[in-house]
Amino acid sequence: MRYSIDHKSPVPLHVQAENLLRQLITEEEYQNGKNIPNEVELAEMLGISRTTLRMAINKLVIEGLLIRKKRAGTKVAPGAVSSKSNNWLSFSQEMKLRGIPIKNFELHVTWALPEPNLTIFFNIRPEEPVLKMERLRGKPEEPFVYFASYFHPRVGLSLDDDFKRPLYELLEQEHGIIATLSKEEISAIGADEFIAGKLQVPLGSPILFRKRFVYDQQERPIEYNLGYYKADSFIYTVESTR
Amino acid sequence: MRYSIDHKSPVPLHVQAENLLRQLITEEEYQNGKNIPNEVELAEMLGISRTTLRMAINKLVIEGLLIRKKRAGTKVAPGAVSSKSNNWLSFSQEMKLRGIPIKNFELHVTWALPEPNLTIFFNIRPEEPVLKMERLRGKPEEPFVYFASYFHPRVGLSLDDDFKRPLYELLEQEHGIIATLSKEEISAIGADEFIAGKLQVPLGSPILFRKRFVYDQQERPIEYNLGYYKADSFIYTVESTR
DNA sequence: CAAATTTATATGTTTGTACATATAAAATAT
DNA sequence: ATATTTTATATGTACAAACATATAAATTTG
Repeated sequence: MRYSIDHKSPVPLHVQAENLLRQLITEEEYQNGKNIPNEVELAEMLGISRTTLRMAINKLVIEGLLIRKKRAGTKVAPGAVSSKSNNWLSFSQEMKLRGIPIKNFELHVTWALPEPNLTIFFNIRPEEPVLKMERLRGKPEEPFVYFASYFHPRVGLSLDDDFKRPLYELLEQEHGIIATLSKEEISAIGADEFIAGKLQVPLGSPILFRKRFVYDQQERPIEYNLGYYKADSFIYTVESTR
Repeated sequence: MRYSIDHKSPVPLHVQAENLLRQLITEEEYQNGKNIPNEVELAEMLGISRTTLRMAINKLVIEGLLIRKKRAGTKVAPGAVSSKSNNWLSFSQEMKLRGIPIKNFELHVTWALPEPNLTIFFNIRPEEPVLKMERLRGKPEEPFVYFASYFHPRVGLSLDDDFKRPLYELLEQEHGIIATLSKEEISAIGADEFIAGKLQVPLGSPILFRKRFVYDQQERPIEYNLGYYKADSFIYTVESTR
């Protein structure tokens, strides 16, 4: 694998460095606890200053992917790959990582009129239709999650899009939309009739319910997502520092 | 209010600046959307370089407390105060913020022998007792959460401590332990007999279950916390950027 | 008056340089 | 052999100085 930085690219050097680091740390030796090259070396390898490199490393440290220790060097955090970045994996990627094969039970895409709270979040008129995507997914034997997603008209999604591709890849590569910020609300609820039917559980069974508000780089809303997870089928992990 | 930086203090200047900024942005005018002073000015006011100031601002931007815009300046994010720092409020502080008065139904502290998974997390011998704290809390009319906390012997907590004080304040001020990192796992479960009894709900009712692993600055484990929240009594919010 | 252009000003990026500090490892003293 | 001290090496902090870039506001042009 080649690591190189393009000084003529419009992408800031520290961002390029950040991306290279993300790749670098997926390599087996670093996953197994080997220190990554020290800052002075790395900076020289990449042809950037130590300060610029440090901006990149800092970001990964804050995300909890790297751990720095004076004199001991910098290494990949044990059990990385998970943590914060987890939030940003699409469902299928997430499951792949956990070694769970996924079956799609239902995939349904339509145009729908936004409910009141959605018109507020998206800041659109109630008559303006939005694309609604519903999905029922799970293990080969049984579905364990039902999703409903609504996309802002600005995103430019239509029924012609290939919704079998990973969602954030689709948004990024086909529509130039980069999901940057997500706010999520997680709670436990009892299954209502609709959800109980979808997930094939008794009425009132415990369900992990997740609302997800997704924004782009300009903090404009792009997706509103509701996820209903069968109890114990899903554990949400959060890591935070202060 | 005075803003000043002590160049002779062992606390890094960018950390001091960060703290001052946290104070600064609580002021009403900034909460109402007024720009904070521009970087060059601020740096001069504080007597530090722009680079150093920027380290401080960066952190708050990443936390989502500040929003920077070229030419437009830097201002407090609408609806700040919440976000990430939320995770770090103790339960009572959290509820106060939401305007909910809290009643303590039970508070029970004992020494207990650690279960197998706890000996692994704490890295202690099975015979070494740990302090266990149980709490049943909620609204004046009804309890809605049951906590069980276990503390590493290193923390130095004992039955003599005043557990009515906010927990992280107690750890910090009385035992010099600064909780820095927390890893949490959130899932939905059905109430078992014990929990159903505590929270006064039917067996199998939906419960939001949170495991919390808390570490100090050296990433040493200090607390293992289990929280059982009655459905709908609690919403967990997470904000993340990439 | 409205549209296009310029300009001023804020943040954004990058470098080079210097010294501080924690600590693993080596050297030394007990 | 063990305890102590030193040293080398990594990250940590901090500054000054440029130049890049986005954009609100002012200016010019049609």
